Amino acid sequence: MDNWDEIRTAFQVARMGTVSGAAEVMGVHHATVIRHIDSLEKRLGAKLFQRHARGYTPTESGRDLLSVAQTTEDQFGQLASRIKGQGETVAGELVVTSITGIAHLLAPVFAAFQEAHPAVVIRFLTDMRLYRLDYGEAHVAIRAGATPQEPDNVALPLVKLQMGLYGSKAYVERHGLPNGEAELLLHRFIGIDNPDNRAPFYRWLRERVSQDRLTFRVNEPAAAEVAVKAGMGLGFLRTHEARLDPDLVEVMAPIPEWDSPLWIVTHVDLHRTLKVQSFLSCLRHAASSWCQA
Amino acid sequence: MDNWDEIRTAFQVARMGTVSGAAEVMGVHHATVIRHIDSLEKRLGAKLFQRHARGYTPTESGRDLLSVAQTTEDQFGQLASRIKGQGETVAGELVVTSITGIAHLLAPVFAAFQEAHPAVVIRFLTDMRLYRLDYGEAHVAIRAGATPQEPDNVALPLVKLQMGLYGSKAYVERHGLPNGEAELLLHRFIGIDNPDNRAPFYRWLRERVSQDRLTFRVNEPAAAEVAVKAGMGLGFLRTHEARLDPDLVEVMAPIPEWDSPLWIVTHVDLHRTLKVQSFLSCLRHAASSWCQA
DNA sequence: CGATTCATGTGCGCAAATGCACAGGAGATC
DNA sequence: GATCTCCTGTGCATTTGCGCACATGAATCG
Repeated sequence: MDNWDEIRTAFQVARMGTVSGAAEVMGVHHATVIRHIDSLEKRLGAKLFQRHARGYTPTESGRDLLSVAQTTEDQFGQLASRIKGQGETVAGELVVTSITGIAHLLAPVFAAFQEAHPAVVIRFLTDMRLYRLDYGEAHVAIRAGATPQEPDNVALPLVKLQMGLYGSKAYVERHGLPNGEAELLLHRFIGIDNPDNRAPFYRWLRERVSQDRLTFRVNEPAAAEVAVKAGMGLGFLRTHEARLDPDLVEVMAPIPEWDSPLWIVTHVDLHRTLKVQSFLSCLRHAASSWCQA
Repeated sequence: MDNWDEIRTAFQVARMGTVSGAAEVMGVHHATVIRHIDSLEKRLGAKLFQRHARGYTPTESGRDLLSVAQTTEDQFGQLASRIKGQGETVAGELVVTSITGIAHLLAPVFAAFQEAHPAVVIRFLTDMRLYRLDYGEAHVAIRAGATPQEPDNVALPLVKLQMGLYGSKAYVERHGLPNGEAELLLHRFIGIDNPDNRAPFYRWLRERVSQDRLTFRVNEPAAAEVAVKAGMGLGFLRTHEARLDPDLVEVMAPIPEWDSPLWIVTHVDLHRTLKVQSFLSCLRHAASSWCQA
């Protein structure tokens, strides 16, 4: 049963009782209506209407079609309302992905957003692989590093996370603190096992010490943090958290060059929706406190 | 929400996941599918799909549409099955209208038909006014008199009801029996209050006696029967029933000229259907016994 | 890394669907 | 009963929508 438009035409005729009335309601010429009915009846092999000079009277089949199409029209109407209103309301799913390790930063954002919009179900996904926005896998992605430049995505700077170089107390007692950049060579460093890593502080480090000073390399930022605290060497951590740990020593005063930018990335189609916009404003509002702390 | 075909197209895309797949299923070019989706999204003001190189992934709205349209497709499919099969099966309503006074003849026909086809609901309507087949008021009409010649209706001769001229015993004892046509003038007659009545026996009567001999005129055949039995005069009754009444006297031997033809009339569209045909065969089979009796 | 396959997307020519005008018929109304 | 109105139905001109061909981009496979 293809050609749903002809069913709709027949539905209007059954409801109005006349071809002309249906044509007026649908905003088409009555000849079109007649042709639709004829075509549909021919395809079904049964008469849907009794034709007479006063109009079209639905047969038993026509009344059957009337009731079925009536519910269809209702359902389509409700569907259209939902879809049209969907951009206006904040409800349904909100899928957010981010790099690992900032869940504790986002948690209060999610809490505040969900309290403001109880109808929202939040799915927070962190994974090593990048979720693809253009496959509809997420509404919002939070990414680190250089400006994302994929087409069809809009990227907004979220915040620059201040990074600092830290070591554990035990390590500092054993090796001392570097006095100036020259003494950096005397130390051991903990880093990400990827020479292409574009994080600005690693680039800064690569320009000053040779690769063989990176004596502990991991592919998981959380592992690096553990290694620093275990006294295996110096490593870059977010000042925001590291300063809360009394066992960590700030080796150097953080410099702006180390700041690690975070980006909000959304697909262009979803970016305009109120749901995404509401979340973004929540997010950016919360992010302003991340720098001060 | 007009243009149901575009919804159907979007439905197929959501189900297939690709424009090409949907186009193949629907037997149209994939460009057509793209145009439908674009048009629908523009009208709804919301994206239904995330476009990417591997196909179209439905958004939240798209998934909503998918589920709604899925049920629609099911319902339309079932509707089509019902309508297509409707001509093949004998079920649903059967509306029969007839002249008044032959319900007792039709009752056994209805009983037999309903036993043979339990799924049928019979509506039997008798009224002074003629039900109009071309307005879909009935499937089958049983009418008396001259050949119906309305266009779009098919008329079949059903049977000729034998009519006889009767009086009550009391009347006959008072006025005697007419000996030959000349003596008819001496009698009182009961007839229908309509000089245009085309029943052959009335025409026969009008040719032989003047109007003022019709001393009791009714507009309801049942009333005429009562009047005859009450001895108010001579009247034409169906021999089939009158002969069962011991109080009635057959004034003259029935002549073929009096025979009142009954016609089966159906609308041309409904005439072909199995339901109507089944009933007609039942009816004509039963009618063969009406003459003999 | 190149070839291949499969997908979307767009300009162009054409056929099918639509709109238009008019004829015809049946109720409705006065 | 004459007129008026409304509705159906059909032939013709028009336009919308469709199919086709080709370009393009991404993912897969050897």
